[in-house]
Amino acid sequence: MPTQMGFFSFAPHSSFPQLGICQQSLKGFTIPHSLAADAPSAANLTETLLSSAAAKQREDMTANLGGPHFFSLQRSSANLWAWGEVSECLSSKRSGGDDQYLGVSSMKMKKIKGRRKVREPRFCFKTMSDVDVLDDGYKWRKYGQKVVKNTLHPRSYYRCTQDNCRVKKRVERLAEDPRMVITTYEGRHVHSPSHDLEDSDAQSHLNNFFF
DNA sequence: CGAGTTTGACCTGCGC
DNA sequence: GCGCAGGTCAAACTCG
Repeated sequence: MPTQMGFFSFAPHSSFPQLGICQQSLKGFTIPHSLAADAPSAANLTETLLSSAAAKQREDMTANLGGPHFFSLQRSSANLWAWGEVSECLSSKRSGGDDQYLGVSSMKMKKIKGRRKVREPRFCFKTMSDVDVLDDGYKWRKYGQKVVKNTLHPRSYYRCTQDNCRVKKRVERLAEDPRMVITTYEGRHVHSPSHDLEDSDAQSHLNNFFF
């Protein structure tokens, strides 16, 4: 059975105004189980986030809550990047590097001397679930798995199967609590989710969410 | 047979 | 410069 509750954390990135809310308000709020369910619909994804953010804000107003797991996420390697290095991503020059990346194979790319790695915006969230890979509406292909130091569970690497879409995600289980799954998204989808064609409204929501 | 997964090797960035 | 750790590749393999 999946979770009762999850945790969501946004990297401070300028694209978030697409959601109409500031990322600070989203930091650390709890999300209901619907987001982390086996097959969360695209439609309720953003809706859930927004309502949960509001609920979190209300919660913070009335009580000084915030479980230890909030901080544990911020210590994770994925999140360290998200909170500590996004500014670097934002300030990096995007000209040149992208063209190199798109035009050649990754192996050839490695041989381009002095290239600068262009880091995509990332965000991560933590959910309590038995399944590692939550259905977010996109189709992913696993391209690697790695045992990370000081963790009992391997980290899995996935890439969006869509052509020209460079979005990646990492999935790992929390060392302190194996029931918790940390999913880190990197990049921006250039297409719509694969299985929500019947719901165009949901599509637009998700496009905003997975910027 | 094509698509997806596994897994060892390789590459790169970073700290010392 | 060296070693470590994270990230990626790609051949081999599995599965439908």
